[in-house]
Amino acid sequence: MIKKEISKIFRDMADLLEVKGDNPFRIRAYRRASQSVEGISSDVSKMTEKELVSIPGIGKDLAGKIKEYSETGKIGAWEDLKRDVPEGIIDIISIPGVGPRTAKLIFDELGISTLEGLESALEKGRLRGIGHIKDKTEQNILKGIKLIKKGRERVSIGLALPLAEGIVRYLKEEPYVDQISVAGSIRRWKESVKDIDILVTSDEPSKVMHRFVSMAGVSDIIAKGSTKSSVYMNDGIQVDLRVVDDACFGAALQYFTGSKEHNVRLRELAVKKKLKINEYGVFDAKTEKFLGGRNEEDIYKVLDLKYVEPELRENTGEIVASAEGTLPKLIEVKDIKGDLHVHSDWSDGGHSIEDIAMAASRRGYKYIALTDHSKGLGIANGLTEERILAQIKEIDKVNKQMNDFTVLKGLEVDIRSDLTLDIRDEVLSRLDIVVASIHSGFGQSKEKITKRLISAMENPYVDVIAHPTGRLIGKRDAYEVDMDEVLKAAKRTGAVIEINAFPARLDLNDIHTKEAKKLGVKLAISTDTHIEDHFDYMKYGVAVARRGWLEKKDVINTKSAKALIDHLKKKRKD
DNA sequence: GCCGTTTTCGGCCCGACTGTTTTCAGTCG
Repeated sequence: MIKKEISKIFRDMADLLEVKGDNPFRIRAYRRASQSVEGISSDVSKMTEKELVSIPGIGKDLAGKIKEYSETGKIGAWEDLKRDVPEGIIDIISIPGVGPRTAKLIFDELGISTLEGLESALEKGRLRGIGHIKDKTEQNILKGIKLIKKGRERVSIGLALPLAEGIVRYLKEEPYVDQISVAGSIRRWKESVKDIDILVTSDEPSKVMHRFVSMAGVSDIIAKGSTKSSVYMNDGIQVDLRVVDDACFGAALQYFTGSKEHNVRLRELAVKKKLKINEYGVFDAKTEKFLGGRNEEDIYKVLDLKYVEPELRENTGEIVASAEGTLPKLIEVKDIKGDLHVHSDWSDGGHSIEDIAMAASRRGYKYIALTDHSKGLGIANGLTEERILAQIKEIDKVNKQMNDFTVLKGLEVDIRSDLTLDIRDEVLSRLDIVVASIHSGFGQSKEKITKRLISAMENPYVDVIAHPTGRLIGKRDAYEVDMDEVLKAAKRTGAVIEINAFPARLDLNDIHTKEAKKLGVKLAISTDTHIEDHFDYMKYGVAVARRGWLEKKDVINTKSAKALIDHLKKKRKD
């Protein structure tokens, strides 16, 4: 993943430049570029200079550095910089509470440039008295190092959201808590988050603060002020709480929802209009007159912008679209009429066909596609051709008992390492819907894996590609796959790409989803349900779709069962 | 280092909390 490497180099360069005391705006430019590069869906190494420069935050100079890395595997300026400032200092800056100034101080005075070196110096008391460092700072740095060693990884939204909702419920129990909302990257539904942000309005902020820092599960209080507090929870996740007045709830919610880049853009627009935006509202820059902020909409309105949904606030084109009135009408959970990736106890699911169908019907769905594994996945009790035919009969029986609900006959067929499917076409042709996916040979080359997916799509009976990159967030990286080529092939063949809503998968991800839409590829949002509760994961899949700018019409399981079947039949004919 | 219906040069978002230098720098989001 060359773009990840380049993105990291730019980020690291920003850190080292900061330690050097370089121009802060130059540093910001590197950070911005790092983010931009990471967000690109196509292969940076294949892009021309002209294409590179069209990326926001990439100018001539940085385009040159990207080219240099693509061609030589190195960036001269980065190598030079590392000679000036040791790379290990990046680890030191990553300690909470230690920034570039402190890191530089420690390096200049003691020559320390590694975490281990810093820890042993601290234990020997060598930092005491250097610059601003006294005993309290010393303790804080030690605490920070321990925290890093514990591994402050990003937490998946599937873990963070329930935790955040729990804290909201706990705070809400008190009458002095008026309005309350989760903010930050959770409200934007990012697939993984670094911390939890919560916003409260109250007439008695100090009481709120006290209740917050004394809740169960708090391991450490980072800061406790009159309007803002931060704590670490036992599992290492940080939670920030802000209390504001009712009159500025909207402004604060907008501000704390971010992203930072989105907000910076808004404030730049505000400056041009002789306005000032902060977490307390929109103000006239000169007279300081309050112009709005009770509702989030106020902020956008005053800038002549249409309201931007939180999931879109990443400074990836949403502000321009908002100004032009071309924002998408984002898909919602209630638009979903059925789930197209569901397992039963015929393979590795936990319920009978009838029970899982009833569960889906209770949730208001009109259909599910039963997509048990095929025989290639022996460990999951995958179905042989004979069992598939038997299952078809069983589904017919269940459908007769159901009211206003259809179980579609489906299969999650295995794409084998040799490009073939493990179930014969004659059997596939008997099914309503065939979902194909890779469960083996993850280590194959990018070319090979890409070919496997494309050849599966070229089979007339394959309708959907499930979890197309195979990643498990925090556990297993995506296999190497040329997603550009896969999406183009999807467009060409009419195959649908799945957004797997399982919180550990979220695969397709948001960036590729946006790319798929641009190419006109249709998507399905499915939960990969194995037990009934997994149906509740649909919201995470819809969130990915919303972050990918999808509308109802882009997603096939917003159709009625009949319209869906008609849509799928078209591919088989073509 | 990027960027331009005010600019190709001169800008580049804004505020809270901590520790400690009694007026503010450093860090964070």
